[in-house]
Amino acid sequence: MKGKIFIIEDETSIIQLVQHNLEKEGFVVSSSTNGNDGLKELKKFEPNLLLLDWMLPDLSGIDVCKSIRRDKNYKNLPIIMLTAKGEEEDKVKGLESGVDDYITKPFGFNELMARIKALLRRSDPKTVSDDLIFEDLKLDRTERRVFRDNNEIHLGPTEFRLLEFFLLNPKRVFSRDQILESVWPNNINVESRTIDVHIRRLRQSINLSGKKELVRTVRSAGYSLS
Amino acid sequence: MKGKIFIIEDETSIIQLVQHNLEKEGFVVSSSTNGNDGLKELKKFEPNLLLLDWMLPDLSGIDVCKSIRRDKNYKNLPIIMLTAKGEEEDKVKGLESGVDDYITKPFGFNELMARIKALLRRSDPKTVSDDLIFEDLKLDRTERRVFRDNNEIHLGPTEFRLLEFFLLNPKRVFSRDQILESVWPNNINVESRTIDVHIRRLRQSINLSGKKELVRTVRSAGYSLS
DNA sequence: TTTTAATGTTACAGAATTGTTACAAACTAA
DNA sequence: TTAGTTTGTAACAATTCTGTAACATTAAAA
Repeated sequence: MKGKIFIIEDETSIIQLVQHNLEKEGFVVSSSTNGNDGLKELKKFEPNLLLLDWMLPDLSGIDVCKSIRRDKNYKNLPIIMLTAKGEEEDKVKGLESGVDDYITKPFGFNELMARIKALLRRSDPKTVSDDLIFEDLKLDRTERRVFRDNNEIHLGPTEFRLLEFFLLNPKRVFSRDQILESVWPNNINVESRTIDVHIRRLRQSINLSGKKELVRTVRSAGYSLS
Repeated sequence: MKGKIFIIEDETSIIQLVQHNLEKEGFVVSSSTNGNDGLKELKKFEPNLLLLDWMLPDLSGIDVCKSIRRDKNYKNLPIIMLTAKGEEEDKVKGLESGVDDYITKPFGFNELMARIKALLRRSDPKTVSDDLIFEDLKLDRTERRVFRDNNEIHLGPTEFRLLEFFLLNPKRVFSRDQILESVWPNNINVESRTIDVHIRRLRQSINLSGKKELVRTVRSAGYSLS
């Protein structure tokens, strides 16, 4: 899953939660906490989808929405409005101003994800893909397959999760602790050296002969994909 | 069941519900939320059938319908009009403008499906086929028969539903929980290992000697058709 | 250079997952 | 009813995966 998502929402706790989870899914995320800044930054960011709060400090979500629709470059930008309970009666106003979908706070992340996918699939099917790609390496999450240079590669469950993790944040260096927390199931205790062994296994699997090394060791810091 | 269906309807919640279910049935679906856009996109999409809301933000459903009938390429496009309660008295107008059938909101999906099938069968019988096909495997839902390479295969009820489920989402990997939820009747409790046994039975039935394995095991994730 | 710390590599036992079989209970059709 | 199917589960077999220890190699520090 790729694509860019912009958030205009004044509660920073919600932004953080949503942003973190969306990034884990592979989206690029940016945000503003008020309407006027949001309108400006949104045009720089060029998102594939907008999450828009109903109540903002300066403008209302509806004002923002109308303003966006006036710009012909954003006539078709999918917009999901975030509403609190009790604001639901005004849905009609929202639909008239050009909102594509609603979600009522508090919402679960899975519900939000489903609506985002549905909208993106409609507006721009290419962005809805669970494929993670880095150079000639491809990981297909729905089919659970991995390819290097179009040759399928078999990975064990842990190697698969490990590679998935690196692909979600390519080039970034992660410490062994970070890798443990993100790749291993919660509340499990394994030696830090165990990671080294899995890295070795992953390297061995994805390194077709003649192809360059993709997993980089950063001495005394950790590993990264590069 | 195959074929393309276009929806013109301003309530996105209805679109999503209908679209999702139609896609599960094998249709390709596209939609617009207003009449003018709908008329344009419809001609690009070339649907086999149109679901048309009675009340739209810009044009009325009747206007849209008349406009479509004026185009000689769409003289015979089957159109089902979606009406809310209370709009029923005007059915005559609709019939005169060229609508083929009506359904009153709120409607159940089964009712809608039945009317769609009936209309398609009338206008273009080829599109009404309940066959699910994957490579040399064919499942005929109306006759409840399964063929591998044109040889009929006998499956028990559970194996049949299991295969049907995989055929609706070929290649995608499903966890045992997802399979349980989708294939077994609601509120039933069976061991997760039971699935493994049914997978084994299904494999045994559809694997003609010399033919390649179609059910893939993805360790620690589930199974898929591939 | 020597020393020290970090990482690479290998092998292996036990853990976890899946495949296979058999069987009793539930269900169906005649 | 009875004979034949189908279903869920348990038990065991086969396979794959995982974590660790032990030793080898490499890079940095002294």
